[in-house]
Amino acid sequence: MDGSEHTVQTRPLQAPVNDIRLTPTSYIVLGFLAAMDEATPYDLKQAVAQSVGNFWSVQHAQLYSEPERLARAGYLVEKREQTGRRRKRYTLTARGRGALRDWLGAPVHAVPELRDLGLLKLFFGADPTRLAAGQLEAHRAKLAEYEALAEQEMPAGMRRALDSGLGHEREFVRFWSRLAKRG
Amino acid sequence: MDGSEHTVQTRPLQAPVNDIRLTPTSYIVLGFLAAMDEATPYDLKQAVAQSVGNFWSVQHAQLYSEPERLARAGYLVEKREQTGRRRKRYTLTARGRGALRDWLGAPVHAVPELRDLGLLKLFFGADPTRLAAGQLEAHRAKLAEYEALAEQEMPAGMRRALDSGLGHEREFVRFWSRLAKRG
DNA sequence: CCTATCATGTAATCCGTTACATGATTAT
DNA sequence: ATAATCATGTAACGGATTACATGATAGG
Repeated sequence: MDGSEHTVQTRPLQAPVNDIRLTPTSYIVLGFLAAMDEATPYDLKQAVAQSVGNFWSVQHAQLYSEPERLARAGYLVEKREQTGRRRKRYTLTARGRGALRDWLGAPVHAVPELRDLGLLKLFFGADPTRLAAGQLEAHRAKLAEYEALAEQEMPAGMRRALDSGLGHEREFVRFWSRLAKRG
Repeated sequence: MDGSEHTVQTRPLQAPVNDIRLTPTSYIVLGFLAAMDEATPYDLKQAVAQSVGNFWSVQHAQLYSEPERLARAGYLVEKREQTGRRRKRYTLTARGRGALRDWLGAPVHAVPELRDLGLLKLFFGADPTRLAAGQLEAHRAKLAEYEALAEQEMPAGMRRALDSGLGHEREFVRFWSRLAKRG
């Protein structure tokens, strides 16, 4: 028995804006702002596209809405330019910096799902040889791109992520090569 | 050619329900229904969880809403049991079967994104050694799970997908092992 | 000049997740 | 019997994608 008859949680319709859920997208924004100190959504878009976007892309529209959301919740401050285009520029607050630090320090106990369309088709019985043709080409191209990227200098974290990407692309090439030959 | 000069597409607010976008989730439903002939959302949930869910999971709520959506659009027929629980049972229509066949036959030119939370943290400067500890454990467990699964018999498509999963988990273990030792 | 393309943003839609519920079964 | 778990579904919310727009800039 529950003394209170109201087991139903009646939350305020307008959840307090300072208590939002932080998603990977949130941390991508926080992470870049920590490195760039100040940025417009377009700056973020550029930064993401050239680096982390290789394994975790973000649509540009989200790089407009997400900073707004983070700013409303106190993780960023937004200042609007008064001249010309009146663009929005964002910077981290102490809260934002803290949230990023906490997240970076927390262990990850989950393993990611591959979510590979090619594998999904394989699973449902698609012809392996036919599939392998397209996939091999695509993965070889991606691998080449990574190998070129790897020539350049880059921050340690990005290098590590890139190394992992190289490993997985090589694995993909191995896998689809095998299928291409003997189904 | 369409004689209409109106380049501006004024679509009806209520998009025709027979013209929906098919997502990977849609094909997962179609794919299982092709194999199972007839199924309830719960059947689908079970089937997904034990197989494809290992690399492409689907929330159970979606296995209720997605078949409804597909049925409205003519890819499935829904019949409600008249007895007892009045569960909904779905079967493929010719349209559904055709859509699945087309999808399976179409090449995939995109490569998937890893979207690995561990990599994301690495990218943003998390401590590699600390991260590696948790990740190694998780990936070793997943690898063991796959190796056990691999002992069993299974359809050819699932076997191929599993092989790929094994390769990637081994790659993860290699990668994080290396980081665990010498950052 | 004209027109692509880049830059910058808003609005609408929708899929996917999370939360909420309740009816059957099984175990204790 | 009662609690726990499985089975079965609906509702609400929100993040992400897609579509829509317009202002600047550079190339021809």
